[in-house]
Formats: sequence, structure tokens, C-alpha cells
Amino acid sequence: MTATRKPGRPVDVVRQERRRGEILAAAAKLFAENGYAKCDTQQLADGLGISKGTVFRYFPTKRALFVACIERAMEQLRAQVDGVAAKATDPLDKLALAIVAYLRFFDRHPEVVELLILERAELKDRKSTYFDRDDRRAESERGWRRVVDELVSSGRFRVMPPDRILEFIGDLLYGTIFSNQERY
Amino acid sequence: MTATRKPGRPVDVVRQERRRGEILAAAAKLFAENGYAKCDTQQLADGLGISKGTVFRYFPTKRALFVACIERAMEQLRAQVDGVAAKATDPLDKLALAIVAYLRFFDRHPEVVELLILERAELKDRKSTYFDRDDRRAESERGWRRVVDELVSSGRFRVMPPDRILEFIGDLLYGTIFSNQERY
Amino acid sequence: MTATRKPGRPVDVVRQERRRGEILAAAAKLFAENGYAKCDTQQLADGLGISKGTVFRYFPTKRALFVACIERAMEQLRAQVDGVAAKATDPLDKLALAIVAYLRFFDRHPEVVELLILERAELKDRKSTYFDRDDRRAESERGWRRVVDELVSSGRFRVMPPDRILEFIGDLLYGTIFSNQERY
Amino acid sequence: MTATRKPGRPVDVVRQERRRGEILAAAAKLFAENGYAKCDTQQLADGLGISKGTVFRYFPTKRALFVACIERAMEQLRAQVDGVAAKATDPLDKLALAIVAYLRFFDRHPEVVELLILERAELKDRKSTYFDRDDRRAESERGWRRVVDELVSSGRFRVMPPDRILEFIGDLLYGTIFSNQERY
DNA sequence: GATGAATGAGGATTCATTCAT
DNA sequence: CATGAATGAATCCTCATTCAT
Repeated sequence: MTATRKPGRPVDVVRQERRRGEILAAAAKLFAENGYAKCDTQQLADGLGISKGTVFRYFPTKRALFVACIERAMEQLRAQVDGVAAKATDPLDKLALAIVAYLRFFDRHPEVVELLILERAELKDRKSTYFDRDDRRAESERGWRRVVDELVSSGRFRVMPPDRILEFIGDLLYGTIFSNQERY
Repeated sequence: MTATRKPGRPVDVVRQERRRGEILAAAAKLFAENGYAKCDTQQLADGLGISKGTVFRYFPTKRALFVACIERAMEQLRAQVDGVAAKATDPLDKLALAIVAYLRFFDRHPEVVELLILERAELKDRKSTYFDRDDRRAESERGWRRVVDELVSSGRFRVMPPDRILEFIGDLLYGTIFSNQERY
Repeated sequence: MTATRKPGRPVDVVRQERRRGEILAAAAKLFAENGYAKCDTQQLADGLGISKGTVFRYFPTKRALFVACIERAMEQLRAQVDGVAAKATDPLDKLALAIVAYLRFFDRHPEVVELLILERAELKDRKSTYFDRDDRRAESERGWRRVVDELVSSGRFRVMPPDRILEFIGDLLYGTIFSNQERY
Repeated sequence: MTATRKPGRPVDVVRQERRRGEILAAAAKLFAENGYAKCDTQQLADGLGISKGTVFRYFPTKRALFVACIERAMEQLRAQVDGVAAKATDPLDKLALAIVAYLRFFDRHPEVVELLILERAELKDRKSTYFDRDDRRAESERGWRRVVDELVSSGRFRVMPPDRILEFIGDLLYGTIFSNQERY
């Protein structure tokens, strides 16, 4: 099915994508600063120099905008972590690099920590959180299990269920980004 | 002139305290379930079989009620943890018992995890969080540092700054209660 | 129909009257200071060291209390003015003394000016204002008309309808107390 | 870079001004009829066939709406009085015309009398009333003083401080509009 | 009589969302 | 497409009034 060639001004997809990104970035900042309820769409639009209606043209609801903010942040986090880890071949190096990349990401983007908290606070009724529903999440996790498996079977990690190890690391990192944030 | 006679219905402090507690318990549950914004004071009152006005007699604002919920939970947590730890004399036992008590507390009171998250999400503008402002928090922390100090100086813990060790344990616990909750 | 002699503690009418007066005085002050709506009965009771219920024991509604405040003030005004005017026999002296007494009353009781304004503002739906319904008002007015009549017929006042003259004086006084108050 | 293109619905200032005026007129009437507290914004909106939200688009608070009503009325009063007085050159004619215009204004707009009373009753805490803060008020007053000065120096008015004379006239008028209103 | 806890109707204000221009 | 005026559901909080003690 080919798209019919339409006359008139063509849709400027690039421009649209750029604006979408701008809205997301501004929204993420506002959400993180003010919280979900106190993040006014009018304020958001004003800050961007666009109208409120335009925001709703790009995102059907405030909530969709909020979810998109989080997904974008998670996307960036994964890209960052996976990208850095890919530079190493040794499993232990991979893990170490990933951990550093993870912590560095939240250090550089403290607003993302707030977004994660807001998600937990606001999206209680969401059927599934970003993590659970995203396939890439599962895929990524499988990758890391393989890494840990290798470390265990090669004798460099104590013999333990790899999921346990990953859970431990995950909880530690999770707690670290949340509690460190607390000080600012 | 004798002491002022004060006829009329006497103030029943016990009854007041009981009701205050009932409101707090119901509110904590509702906040945890629905989030701060979606926790309607009317709904809360209905659930308690009292009127909205009565809720506001006990807590001047919705926010004050929310804060009181958190403070009460933290009070209980500390009592629980410290109480259990006091049963042991050996520092390592103390630590182990405390950790178990901590995790058990949140396991038994999953709504408190939600409250903590809500606090982070909603009370951004609070000058100081419960933790920071409470003196007992500082005192308790000092107690734990002494415990860790002892463990380090007696050679049972690797030589490391005790604060670092406590921070590590804290972050791990913090991350554990948050991420485990995520599954329910 | 004679009242049955009742055993037990007799009603202390004096005490009741005193308390009634105390409530009225305090209420008048509060109404004048804060306006009708912002005059809280609780605040009133607190100021008097009694309970809110007691206030309602003496006055069935807030509004009744308010009306009573005004009636009391008007009572005092009339007593003051008539009392002073009675000291003179010459009609012109009577009038002059009355005017001075009137102005002096409001000068000494500036809160009464506020009460009059509040009455106009709040009691729009009252079937009749104090002035219209009170018989003594009519009687007093008749008395003053006689005074003016005399002044006109004796040639000391220009020939004019006495009501016109009284109205003129009344408006002037009315405007004076209101606009002077404005400066404080 | 050319001037920012601004497509979309253009701002219709005329329409806005018209609606603002409609709201003010309806509000003035309602306030005058019911008093400040009993003037419900819902009722106001219903009467105008608009939504409550729209009222709040034009006036941030009920109180701001109320103040705007009064300022508008005072604006109109001054325009009326000054406009009429300007038609005469003789000072006495000027004064006479102004007084008639003043009384006629309140006769034709009895609701404004109520507004003035409500202002006194409700805006106790306002730092300064419309009169005190408005420069045009001062300017207008200076103009009238000049008129009276002329009348005194030309021997047509008895020798008296002009401010005294103006105050007298002002109080008389003030009292007249208030007490006459009382009969309706 | 006095008290004060409980009530609940009442009302201002907010803000996501819609849609005519 | 973009705009921003209009909407109105949603909700906290107040406070006069009642009544069990």
C-alpha cells in the first residue's frame, strides 16, 4: 500500500519530531520540579512559547505526555548503559561499566530520578509499568543474566542464582539513586 | 473566687486519641491506594462513617493529615527496628536483627512504602523531610554508627568508613523495599 | 396565670442579663472589626471565655445576635440624644444639643458606624430595618417634628415643610458619620 | 528570520472587552441585590449564559470582580459629573450642575449605592479604597476647591475654608444617597 | 445550664480538555 | 496546523448550628 502523493504543503515530519522532543524535554523538567498535579499544561506551553492546544496536538492527554517523558528517559538510560557496556568484552568489565554508566546517567539527569518517583506515585492504576510491559526490558535483562551466568560459571562470582545477583545489584542501584537524590 | 467551675461535656482525651488514630490509619491506606491527589477527603470520611468536617477538626488541612500519616509510620518503623535490635548485645546480631525487622516492617505494612514514595513525590516543597528534621533520626543514626564502628575495630568488618557501610546498607534496603513493592 | 414556685436553684436573671450584655458588647466589636461573614462565633466565644454553644443559648442565630447588637446600639444612641435634648427647653437649643449628642455618640462609638454599614450591607432581605419597624422611632420622630414646627411657626426657621428640614439634617448627619469614619 | 508567524485563532480584543463589560454589569447588579457573600459565582455565570470558569478567566477572584465593579461605577460617576459640570462656566452653575448630576447618577443607578455600602462593609482590610488611591480623585478635588475658592473670593459664598464647604456638601450628598436608598 | 464534638451544606477556585476560528 | 477562549467536573475547606453528655 503506497501513500498517495498529496499536493500542497507536505507534512514536515522533521519539524514535528523536533517539536515533540522539545515538549518532552520541557515537560520532563516541569514534572520533575513541580510534581504531576502541580505541572500546569499552560505553564508548560508558555515556557515553550506555544499554545496549550498545541501540546494536546502532540499528546492526547497530560498523562500520555507524562508517560512519554518517562519512556523517553528510560530509552536514553538503556541506550547509555548498553552503549557503554558494549565497549567491553569481559563480562566483569561489562558489568562494572554498566553500573558506572547507570549511576552517571542519574547523576547527570537528576530530574529522571524525580520522574521515576512520580511514576510510582502517580501511575498506581497503570496496568503495567514501563519496565514490565516493555519487551526490550526483558531482552536486556536476559542479556545481563547471560553476563552474570558467565561470571558464575567461570568461577569469578560465587555460586548463586544469577537472578538473585541481578536483583541485589538492581536494588542497590535503585536505592542509591533515590537516597542520594534526597540530599539535594 | 474558687476555681472556675466547668460544667458541660468534659473533653474525652482517650476518645479523641482513638479517633485520631482511626483517621490516620484509614487515611494512610487511602493515600497509599489512590495517591495524594486522588484521595478524596469525602471518601475518607465516608469510609470512616464520619463527616468531612470531623476530619478537618482533627487535621487542619489535607496536607497536614498526609504528613501526620507519614510521621506515624516512621515512628512505628523506628520503634519496631530499635525494639528488635535492643534484644541483641552483639553488634553483628544487632545489625542483622535490625535489617530483618526493617524489611519485615515494610513487608507487613506495604502501604508505608507507598507513603514514602508519595512523600518524595508530593512534598517537594517541604522545607525538610521527616528524616532531616527529626532529632531522633540523628540520634538513632549515631547509635548505628557506633555499632558499625565496633564491628570494624573488632575486625569483623573490613576496614572502611562506617558511614560508607551504613550508606551502603541503607541504599540496599531502600532499593529493596521500593523495587519489591513494584511487583504487587 | 401565676408562675409556679419552683424548688431548686432559681434562675439567676441578673447573671443572665449581664452575660447577654457581655456577649453583645463583644459581638458588636467583632462585627465592626471583621465584618459579618468574617466574624466567627468561635472566635467570639473564645474572646469571652465561654463556649460556642453558650452563645447560641443566648441568641438563636448569628443573625439574631447581629440584629440585637444593632438594636442595642440604637437604643443607646436614642437614650443619649433624647437625654441630652431633654435638658433644654428652647427648641433651638434642643435641636443643637441633639445634633451634638448624635455626633458625639458616633465619635465615641466608632464601631457603631460600622454596625450601621454592616446592617445596610447584610440585612438587605430583612423585611424591615430597625428604623422602620420600631415604634419608638416613629414616636421620637414625631417629637422632633414638633420641635421643628415650633421653630418654623415662631419665625426662627424659614418657612419650609418640617419633614424636609428634618430630612436635611438627618442626611447631613448620616453623611458626616459615614464619611468621617472613612478616614480612620 | 521574519516576524513570527502566528496562525490560529486571533485574539479578539473587542469581544473580550464587551464580555468583560457584560460580566461587570451583571455582577454589579447581583452584588447589589444579594450582597457580597450571597452573590454566587455560579448564579452569576448562569445569568450570563456562560460558565463559571469563564468568569474566572476575566477576573482572577471574586473579590477582584467586586473591586472592578466599584471602580467601573466610580469611573462612570466621575465622567457623568465632570461632563455635566463642564458645560457651565459660572462657578455656581458648575457646582449646581455637579450636584444635580451626582444625585441623578445615584437615582438612575441605585445599585451603585449598594455597591458603595458593600465596599465599606466588605473591604475593611483593603489598604486603600478607590477614592484614596486614585490620583484623578485628588485632581478632581483640587478642581472643585478652585471653584469654591472663586465663589468665596467673589463674595457669593460666605467666607469659610473651602475645604469645609466641600466637606459639608460631600457629607450632605453622601447622606442623601444612602438614606434615600433606604426607602426602596 | 453549659459544653464542645460532630455535622454537612455551601462556594470559590483550578485546570485538563475541547473546538470554533 | 495552531490557537486560546470556553468549559465544568472536581474538591478542599469553612463555619453556623445541633445535641449528647
